[in-house]
Amino acid sequence: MKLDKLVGDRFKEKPSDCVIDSHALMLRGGYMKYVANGIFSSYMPLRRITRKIEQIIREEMDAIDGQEVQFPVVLPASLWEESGRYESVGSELLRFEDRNGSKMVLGMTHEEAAVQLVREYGQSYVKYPFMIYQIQTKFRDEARPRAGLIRVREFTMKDAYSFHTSQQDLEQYYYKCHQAYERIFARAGLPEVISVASDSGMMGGSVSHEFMLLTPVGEDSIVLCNSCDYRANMEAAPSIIENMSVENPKPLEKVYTPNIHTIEEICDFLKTPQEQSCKAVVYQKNADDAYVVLFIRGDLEVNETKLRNVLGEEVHPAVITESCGLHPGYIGPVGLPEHITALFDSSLQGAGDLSCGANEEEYHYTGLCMQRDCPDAVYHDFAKVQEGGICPKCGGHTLTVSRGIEVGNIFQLGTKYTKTMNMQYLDQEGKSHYPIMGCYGIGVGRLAASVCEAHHDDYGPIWPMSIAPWQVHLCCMRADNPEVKAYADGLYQALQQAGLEVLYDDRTVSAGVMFSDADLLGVPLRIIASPRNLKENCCEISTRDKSMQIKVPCDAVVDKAQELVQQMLRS
RNA sequence: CGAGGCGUGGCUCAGUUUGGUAGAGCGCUGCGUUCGGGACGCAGAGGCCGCAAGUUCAAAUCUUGUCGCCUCGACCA
Repeated sequence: MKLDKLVGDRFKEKPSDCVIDSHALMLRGGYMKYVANGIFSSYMPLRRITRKIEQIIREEMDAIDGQEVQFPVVLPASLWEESGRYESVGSELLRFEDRNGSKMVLGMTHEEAAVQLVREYGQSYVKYPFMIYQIQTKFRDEARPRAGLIRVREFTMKDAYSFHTSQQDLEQYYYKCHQAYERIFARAGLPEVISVASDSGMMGGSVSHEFMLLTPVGEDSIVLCNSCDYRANMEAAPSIIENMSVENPKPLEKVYTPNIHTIEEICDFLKTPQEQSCKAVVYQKNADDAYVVLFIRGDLEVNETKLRNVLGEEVHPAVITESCGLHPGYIGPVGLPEHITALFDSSLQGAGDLSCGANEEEYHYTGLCMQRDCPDAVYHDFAKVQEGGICPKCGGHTLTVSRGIEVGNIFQLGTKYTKTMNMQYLDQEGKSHYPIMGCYGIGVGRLAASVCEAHHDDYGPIWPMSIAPWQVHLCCMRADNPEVKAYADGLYQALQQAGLEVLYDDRTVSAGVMFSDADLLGVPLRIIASPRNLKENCCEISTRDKSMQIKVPCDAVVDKAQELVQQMLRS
């Protein structure tokens, strides 16, 4: 490619609305152009980068027996009505009507489409397991796009869906996919990406991990333990109350409460002044009658998703009061099974076996709190985890909080979609079952931006050889010098014939302009042909990261370049 | 959706307080001089000052509305 014909301007000034480096550099380098809020077009350099990333993903997905397919971008709403998500998902799902008035949506994720594609195929257990994936455009009408390609509304994503006949099989595959992801990020130049436990959100399911690039500009907060391997998204990482875990640190799920009998004790327990607003949440631990109340400070922004994430799938939390006064009139469980509601009613009347307090206020706190002396009572502090907080896994005061960009995620979905969309198979004994699903996503553009964010200097991106838009950037200094120009032209041809991807700059611009553009394009290997070098019958080869600069005799340049490219591809 | 900020050539911005002929630098076109880290001179092209209504002899500037963008929050497979 000749640089003078490369479409897309490069420029010096940082656009004023850029907040992070990758955004500014990718605009300044002519990688992409703003079209509308959260919507960008890509110029050739970025397209070449994302193409290479896609190819790496493709190879790794194929290596774990993935089959590439393609779903439509535009889907009928009926598919989403089947799964129930047409109602449950918010306005990120773009809904519209076609000319006949049929309701349609733009695909923001493709679980429904995946089930639709394979539900007839997967009618026999012998077909399992299998995984299908696609690399395709998605549209999510995000409330607030930001930070260039990090959070956009239209983006390319690899999304994969696996189908299994047992939880063990899913878990085994999940692990394989986890490893494939590690290879993908390493190959794309981000070996430092880590996986953290995450909140499965609207996807449903229980176990999920996010792959995070730790960087101060990330939008997620990540909790890390210094002394063990505990890592979690802040959203999925409830902190442990100190005085509970000091004596007997245990995994989060098994933190036992001390006896609490009075409002004072509760407030002390929560480290909350009595007058401060509290919330009490009721949930059902098991189907057979283990009820627990959680007291949560009102300023802690607890939502149902977070609760579910901590307490598990089978839990039905409901906020029953918002006032620390907590007098009976405030109690009104919403959406709880009737027999639980009945418990509250009886407790309100001062009856039932939940009582253990003396006065009314105390009664409501402590009665529910004691909940039939259930030994499995679980208490969580939903305060945000802080630096030096207690690790749920090893119990030390070893937690730190970092920021991260989520570049990929994996979910154990379970049967949410196969059940709602009625996909079943017959097992060996002729019995019907719902397949168990996993799903696995990687944002291609976000990954490209993340690589840029992690690997750049003041002058531009430093692309790893594996995803660089070109492998070699050939600069012809003083292209008005016929001798140099003729030599560089020849070298350009020779490098290409040697199978290298070459970007050739033979413009008659000053050295400053030429080098600045080269820096912005971030090609890992640079070859400089100039009158000065030619006089010594050599070329200069340097790396974009400025770690190497050598002079190579003219007749050895192609071989040397080839060798260096191979070397950089391997590392 | 809530709070704050900003809309002036492709980019970065001045001018708005105090209304009076639209400016600078970068970039772009042409000619010339330079030539290994964003060089210089000369000559050019390019703007309904986001849009609409209002106030005024006169609006980039004042008022109201509206649209768009950015930041923080809410939300977020």
